[in-house]
Amino acid sequence: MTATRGRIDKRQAILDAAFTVFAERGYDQACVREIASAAGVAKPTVYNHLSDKATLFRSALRAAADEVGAVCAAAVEPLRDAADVPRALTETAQLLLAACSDERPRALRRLALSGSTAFPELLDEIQDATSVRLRSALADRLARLTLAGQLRTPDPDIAADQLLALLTGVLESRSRLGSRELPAAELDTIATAAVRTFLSAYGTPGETPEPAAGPV
Amino acid sequence: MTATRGRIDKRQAILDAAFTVFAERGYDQACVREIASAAGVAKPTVYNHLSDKATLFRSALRAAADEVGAVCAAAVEPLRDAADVPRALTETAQLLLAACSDERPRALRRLALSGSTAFPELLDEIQDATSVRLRSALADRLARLTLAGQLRTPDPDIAADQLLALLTGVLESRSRLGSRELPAAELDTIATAAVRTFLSAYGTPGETPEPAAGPV
Amino acid sequence: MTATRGRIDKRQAILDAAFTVFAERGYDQACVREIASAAGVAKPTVYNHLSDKATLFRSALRAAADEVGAVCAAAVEPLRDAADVPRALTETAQLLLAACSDERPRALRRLALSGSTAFPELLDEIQDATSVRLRSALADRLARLTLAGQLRTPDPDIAADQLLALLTGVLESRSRLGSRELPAAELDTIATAAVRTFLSAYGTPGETPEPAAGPV
Amino acid sequence: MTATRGRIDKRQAILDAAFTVFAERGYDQACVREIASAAGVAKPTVYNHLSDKATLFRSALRAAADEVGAVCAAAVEPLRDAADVPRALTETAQLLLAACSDERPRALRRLALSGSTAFPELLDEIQDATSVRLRSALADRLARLTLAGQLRTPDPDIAADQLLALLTGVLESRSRLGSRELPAAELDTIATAAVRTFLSAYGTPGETPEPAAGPV
DNA sequence: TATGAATGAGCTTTCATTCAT
DNA sequence: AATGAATGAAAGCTCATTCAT
Repeated sequence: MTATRGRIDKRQAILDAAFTVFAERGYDQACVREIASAAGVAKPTVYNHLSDKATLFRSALRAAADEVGAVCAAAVEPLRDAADVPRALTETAQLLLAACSDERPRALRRLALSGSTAFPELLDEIQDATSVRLRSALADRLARLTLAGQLRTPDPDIAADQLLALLTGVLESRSRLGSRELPAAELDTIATAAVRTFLSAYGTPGETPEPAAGPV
Repeated sequence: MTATRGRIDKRQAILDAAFTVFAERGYDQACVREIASAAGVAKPTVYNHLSDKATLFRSALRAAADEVGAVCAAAVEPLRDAADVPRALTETAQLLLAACSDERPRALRRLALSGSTAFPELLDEIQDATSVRLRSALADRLARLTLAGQLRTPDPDIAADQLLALLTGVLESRSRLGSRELPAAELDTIATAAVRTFLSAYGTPGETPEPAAGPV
Repeated sequence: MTATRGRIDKRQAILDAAFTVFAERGYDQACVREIASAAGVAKPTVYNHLSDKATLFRSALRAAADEVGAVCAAAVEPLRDAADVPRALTETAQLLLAACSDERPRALRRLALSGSTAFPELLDEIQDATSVRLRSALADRLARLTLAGQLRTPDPDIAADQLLALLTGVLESRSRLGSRELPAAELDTIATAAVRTFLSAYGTPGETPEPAAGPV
Repeated sequence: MTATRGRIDKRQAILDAAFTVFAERGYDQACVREIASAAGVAKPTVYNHLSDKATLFRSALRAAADEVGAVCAAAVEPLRDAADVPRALTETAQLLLAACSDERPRALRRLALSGSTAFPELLDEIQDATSVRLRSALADRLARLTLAGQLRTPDPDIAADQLLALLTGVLESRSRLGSRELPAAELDTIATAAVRTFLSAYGTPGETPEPAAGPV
């Protein structure tokens, strides 16, 4: 049992170290020696657990994608049985922006994208575990709220795409593809603006806000 | 002069070949020999014109960024002195989606992002030449139209960001980070939905559409 | 005793597997893991029984050499107290050619020869157990037959060498160093021709044949 | 021209060094670094000229085989238009034994044999360039001499095989597969005995010797 | 005794880069 | 200016061998 634990621990340590090093250096510049050293094991141990550099890459990214996906999926929970939809939307927006501002998901996107030619199937897997899963969960919530008369999203999939775009798309643009950190205030601005625009399009009449806070 | 032209032509051929090969293989996997061969010159000739592999990469991406930026900037021209704003917005949306669906800008994003750790300043340069330039041009148009009473964008920068996000963000999501081609009809759907949502938030009352085309 | 037998069996299984794998891959390309796997044991078990890869090699080849040597020595038995010398010689010739056409002795030669730089003493040991032993036994028989007036071999050692050369040397030549299988008919041709030539030189007058079967 | 010479010289130097190192260490134990160092070039230069370690091996052995084959073929020249056949045979025998006693052909055989599993086609190529070529040339001479009434070899191919076996086969046996050097006197003994046995079988009546020099 | 796990050493190969022409 | 040839450096991967159970 100790042995098994040791094996599991070591494998996990290798995957963690791999993700860190890959995130720092990129796939090609990352060398297995550095990953092994970061994991505190010898190089062949890495090959014992994960047969290839490519396999190492795929496994590390898959594991990271699962974690990121879980965080993102959790962000739409406030929309479940929400009484105050604008408030719940804002909360979800803030959770998502915070999640996407983290270094891990940004590195994940970067690595998946840059490795997309060498690992064509990996991008899809990661998208499934993160974006698709998130959009699907969000669309479910929007559909429920529409059924409940609290929103008007005739096509919840498009609405979900748009809400996510208003959040992550603007975040990407503002953060210059994630290369600069945004202050919390700016994140809030993005969230507020996204929710306002979203509700302009999909809110029920009573909840639709004016384009700007006050009269221009 | 002929000599100079020959030199210029050769340099341009090298840069073109470099972008192509980098786009196919990524920075590290691309080897100078293949670039030289694609450009029809010998390896040392590449080094004569562009001293480094890194310099070669930077130069090729800068050139591509200028081209992409020009195409994007042209896409907002329909908004200049537009009589029918919804129609002009739709046209701009379609131009932008078409431009972003092309292989070159996608490769440019991928390369800039994956090279962002090794070439930190490059990402910013490219963003300036493409996204920032585009957003700025768009914000200009939105401000003018707001002044003219044809739109209501109290903060044109945010409005521009959101319109772009509704287009490119959704495009990215639907195309799975650009890994699959979208049919023209889906591009039109995205454009239409983006314009509708944008006008819900920022259109003048007479132009604000219903959330969906028909009755809910 | 059961335990001892188990141990012996395991050791034998390892040696057998080792010879097979070495014969297939050569010394260097053969990896201990594959040998262990072919023997049905774990890698460290191999090291428990035979301390080194080199020891493993030597032991496997020695065991094979003993077997091959026994088979070869048995081939000269027809010459013991032979009444019809040509017939006995032919029988011996056929037995030897059959023995040398087998895969095991060929692999043994190949391995001993290729390992001769790394294991200089091994070649001699194997030669002693096979060729030298065979030549010696054959020379003994020839000497006895000469004493009995049935042959004329003033130097039985040379005569033995020549008979063996006429068999195995021609076999090697025809089989291209053992790389191609010879049909049984060709083996018989070789045996017949060898015996005829041998008897031309060393047969008693009554038994000396014409160079060819029929008239020249 | 100097450049071309330099290239040719370097390639030849690499091939020579390769054969030497392969002969010393065997294919697997030989490392490219040592070959490069023996050739006086850097490791990548070896790869520039001969793309693989395998290619390097094949090329080095082919070149050596051509040289060895030429030497062997020259050894049968004394049989061309020979007046004194026994003397010419003896001369050829001595030339062949000397040639086969050299280190190069022995290493060639060893390497070809040990590499026969990894390079199956190579053994045949080498046999063609050496043994087959030699046997063919020898059979030609024997056929001519038989036509001229100076020998009686109804099947010159078999006779050639047997003569070669009486020489190289016995040489191999005596030298323990080439692992020990034979003194010149022993080589002469082998040659004399081989010629005597050969002439017993294939000589014309006037030239057929007694089994041993004198009466027993 | 037998084994899963771990490691130190080493090899082939590739590549960016520089000379010499 | 352009190129064939050469090289220093580095990385992925494998293997024989040893611990700890």
